[in-house]
Amino acid sequence: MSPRRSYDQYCSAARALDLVGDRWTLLIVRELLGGPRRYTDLHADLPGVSTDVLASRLKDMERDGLATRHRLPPPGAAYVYELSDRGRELLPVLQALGRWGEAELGTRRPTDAVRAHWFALPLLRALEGEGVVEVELEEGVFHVRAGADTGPVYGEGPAPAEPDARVSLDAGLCEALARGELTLRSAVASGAVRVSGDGPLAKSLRQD
Amino acid sequence: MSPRRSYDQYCSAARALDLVGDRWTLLIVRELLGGPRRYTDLHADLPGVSTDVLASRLKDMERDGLATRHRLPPPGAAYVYELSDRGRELLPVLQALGRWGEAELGTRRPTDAVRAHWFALPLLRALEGEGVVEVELEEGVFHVRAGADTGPVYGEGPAPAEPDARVSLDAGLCEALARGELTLRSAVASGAVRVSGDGPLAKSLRQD
DNA sequence: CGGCATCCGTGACGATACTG
DNA sequence: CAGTATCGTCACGGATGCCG
Repeated sequence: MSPRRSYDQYCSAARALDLVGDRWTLLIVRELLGGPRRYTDLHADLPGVSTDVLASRLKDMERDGLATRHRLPPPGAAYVYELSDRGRELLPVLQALGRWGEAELGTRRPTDAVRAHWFALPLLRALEGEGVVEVELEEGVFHVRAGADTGPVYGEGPAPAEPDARVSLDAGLCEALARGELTLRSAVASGAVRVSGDGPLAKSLRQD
Repeated sequence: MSPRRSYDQYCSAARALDLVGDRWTLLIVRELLGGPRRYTDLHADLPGVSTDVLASRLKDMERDGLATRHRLPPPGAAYVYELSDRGRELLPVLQALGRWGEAELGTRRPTDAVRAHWFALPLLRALEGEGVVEVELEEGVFHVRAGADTGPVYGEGPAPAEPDARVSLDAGLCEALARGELTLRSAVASGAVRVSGDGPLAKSLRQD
């Protein structure tokens, strides 16, 4: 249990960094924005983090009110970590960082790990309006909840209920979207992204 | 010269953290958003940073294209560090962090350092519209450049030219604004903040 | 097997002293 | 003034072990 090293500055940005400035913390938040996750899954999707650092960060986040730990109901009883409301409010911070980092992304390096759900936040950024969009890649399916004001903002696998739109695209295009090289709208217009569904969100994606 | 430790993840947020995720880096950016600064001034306004870490971060930021180092013209020849355009684009990141951190600010702890210009970004956040506002505190005077798309977003001392508005407030109120407890508009309406000037920005501050 | 705790080597950090 | 040098400490990353 680290006694919380602080910058000791009366500045809200410094205070924020006191809580989420440690290595790995914001990437753990990125993972948990997709809903409750088990320790082992977090460890698998954060390649490079050591077991003790992950355990320590999760404890810090729990102590600081960013996350909670519950035991799952009996069939498959395990502990899951889940963001608190306060933790979910970090979404704008991750979005600002992600937007700025688009210019640094470049092409994928051989040493880079990738997970399909890492494209959820960029796609969420590219969406306008509200609603659930199911995203189909060759590497996997996930869904994003645009405009969600409670609960996870994305999730792995198909949408739990009928989504407002489904989009299907390939990995290369997904990477280009993540780099900010093109907009979702223009990718749909060019025919490289297929959209199905007939709700307002699907229609707004299809209109030029 | 650190060989740049990377998360090695194909994710724009992780890439951003590769560049600005190290301890102190974003706080150095906060300082440099106020315009060119000398090493010694940076060291003075970042209490707790050690000289070698500060020197190392500045070198990293220069290598990564976030800042530049120039020698000042003869009278007072010294080196100054200045943000590049790319570095200034980190403003939304600092604003998102600052907004989130408002809830963690609380009352000032005895161990907390304070600088008058640390209130520049919160005040900038509280402003709507564009223009230069001169801010007068007992602790000092600074000015903020709302809506600036080039150059520093704030500066110490009075505005270099006639500002669009001048506001005068006391430290306690400034802290409450930084905590997000009240809006600038409501503070003006209550009479606790005095506004002078007759441009559109000054008028918009005075209107209920 | 999932969920950590422990140990250890390396590197980052913080404080102080010192130099061009 | 603007750093560099030195040093002790702590955080990090990797591996392994334990325990339900």
